[in-house]
Amino acid sequence: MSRVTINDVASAAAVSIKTVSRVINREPNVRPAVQARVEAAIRKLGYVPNTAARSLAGARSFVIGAIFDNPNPHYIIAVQRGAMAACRQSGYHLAIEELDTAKNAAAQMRAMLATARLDGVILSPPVTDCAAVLDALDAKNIPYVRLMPATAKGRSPVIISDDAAAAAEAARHLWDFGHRRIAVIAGPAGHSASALRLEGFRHGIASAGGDARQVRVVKGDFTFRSGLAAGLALFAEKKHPTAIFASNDDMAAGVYSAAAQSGLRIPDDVSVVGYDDSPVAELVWPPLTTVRQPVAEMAAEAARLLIEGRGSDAPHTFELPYKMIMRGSTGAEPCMGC
Amino acid sequence: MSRVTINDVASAAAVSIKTVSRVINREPNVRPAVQARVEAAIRKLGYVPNTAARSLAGARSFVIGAIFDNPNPHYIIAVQRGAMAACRQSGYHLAIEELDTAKNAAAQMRAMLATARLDGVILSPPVTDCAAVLDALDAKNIPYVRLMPATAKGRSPVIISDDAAAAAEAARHLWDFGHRRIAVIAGPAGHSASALRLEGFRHGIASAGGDARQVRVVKGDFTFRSGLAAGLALFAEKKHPTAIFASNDDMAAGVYSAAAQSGLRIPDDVSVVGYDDSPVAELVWPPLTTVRQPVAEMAAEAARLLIEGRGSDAPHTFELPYKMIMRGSTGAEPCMGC
DNA sequence: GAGTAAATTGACAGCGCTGTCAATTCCATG
DNA sequence: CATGGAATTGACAGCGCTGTCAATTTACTC
Repeated sequence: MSRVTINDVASAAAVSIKTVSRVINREPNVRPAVQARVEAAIRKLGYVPNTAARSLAGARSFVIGAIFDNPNPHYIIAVQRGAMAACRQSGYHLAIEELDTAKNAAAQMRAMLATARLDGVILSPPVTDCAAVLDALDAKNIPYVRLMPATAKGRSPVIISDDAAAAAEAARHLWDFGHRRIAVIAGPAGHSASALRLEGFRHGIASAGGDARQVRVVKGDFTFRSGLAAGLALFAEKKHPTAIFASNDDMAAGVYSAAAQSGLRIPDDVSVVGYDDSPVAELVWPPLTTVRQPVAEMAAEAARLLIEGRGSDAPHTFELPYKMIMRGSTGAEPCMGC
Repeated sequence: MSRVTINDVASAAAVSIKTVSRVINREPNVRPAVQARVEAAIRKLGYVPNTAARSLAGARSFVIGAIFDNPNPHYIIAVQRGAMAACRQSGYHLAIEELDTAKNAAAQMRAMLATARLDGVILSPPVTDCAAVLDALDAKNIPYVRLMPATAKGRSPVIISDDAAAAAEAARHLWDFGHRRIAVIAGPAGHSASALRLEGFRHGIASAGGDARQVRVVKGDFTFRSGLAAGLALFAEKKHPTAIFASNDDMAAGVYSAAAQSGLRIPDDVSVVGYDDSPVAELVWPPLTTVRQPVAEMAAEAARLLIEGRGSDAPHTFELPYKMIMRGSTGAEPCMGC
């Protein structure tokens, strides 16, 4: 495999191995000319540093961890993709770890940390708000970045996307189409996104000139089935809503099913907006208008912070832009003009 | 972190570090008494070998790779879970790599292999049948195990589950419920599982005493939408099928939608069987009767083979049992007895 | 009990790289 | 041109572990 070592590069460039090391690690105090010579040798020989040797000799492990306790494969994969892309660029590796927040998360973290030496850790919801996990990390002095935390935001660098603003935009989108009888299918109380999206939506209605109190709210739990049930209940009313904002795509898919069963067409009779831009959004017909949270990009940013940030411990907040994805499930209010 | 080194263990057990090394690596020629002494010291000190040092000194990297080119997050996660569990037990790590089979897979593999030193690789469909990838691996002499390959099965150890037998069982299940007008929604031609499941199903009907040629086959492509379309087409016929076998759960979910739109109840009017036991199977109502391919277990077995198998290169086939999951979407043929 | 083969154990040299610290070179001044 | 301090560079000692090979102990044989 990697037959070429730092020694080969050093002799090819006529410098000491330490200088090659400096170039590899972007350390200061290398003259541009020398640096160029070394880089040329590296390229010519196809040299790739040996990670094992680097981490044995140095303090870094070149591995960052991503801890999950999320049942949503789509979300996990997105985080992995993003984090992995960032890692790959810097020669790092991503270690995936699963945690069950329900049972003694602290012990699980400790066990994990005892085995794997991690240069940093990415935490996604709901672990991102698990104090025991943060404590364990702090105890071992391992840097971490959290994705979409709801609590203790000052405790670490944090990556967010503005769910509330996105929901508000969804509200205005529906409002502008003329919808006035609007319902929200909220997420479970435990999930911080639920409140953010609901409040954001209400705020959007209000800022568009409507009355947020008029917005009908039905509870769901982020599952297809709860969306179906909510939809069925809503459509059973004589003056059913003409637009529904489901707090996630799975529930929106449930609404599709409810609409079909109730003889309602989307978007002719009802408009539907989801959230997450999960795969189901493109599988249903018509394709679902939804909001995309840049999960992969957020994870990539987190990884970058961990990889580069060694030292700049200043807790900081990074916000990445959400994006409304307009597809075919929203349209003008049916009686517009009647 | 791991302050305890092999030296500490060696002096605690009053042996040389080499003997400790032997115990750690389960090498032969250590007297039971000595081994026990060393193990006690290891436990007492909480010693965890330093992976970087091990791989620098030895030939192993303690990393096995899993290569994906599969759009299905649920499947990927299952493979990861299984492989990771097996890795963890042996102190290995799992490196996840994505590949785009469409564009120069060989080059991608080579790039990947240049960077990461892998002790073995797990290949899942469709990469499992990509000759260029296998060639690249062979060239680097890296052992690999393939999951559910359709071709060149003798080329490496192989892990399979009998899709055809499972589909046959699904057929008999439906047959035994009295169904005689049965349809299959097949998968895309390119996917080897498609043929296996279709042929298996036909065989099951034949072996139950039916006529396989009577089975109506509609083409799908494993997406929800194609299942919906197929279902709609099927239900539009005057004598529509009373039972449908969808080659995967996403298409089965599409059938649910089609049934709702056609005013048909499941399982009263139509029985539906899916395949994969994906999350959607439990999200829909009634829960979907389906077949579970033990993906995680298969991946775990593959990882184990790679971790232990160093040397036993004898290509071998390991078959793991599928399982039919009976849920609420299947029932007696509606006119049974009319 | 000597003699020999086999089993067990340890000494030692690195694996490829980084941290430390000393040596060398460079540069601006005086 | 000498001088001092900063910028560059390199020599060297490991990081913690495994492979090699020689030394030691044990197990058997006659």
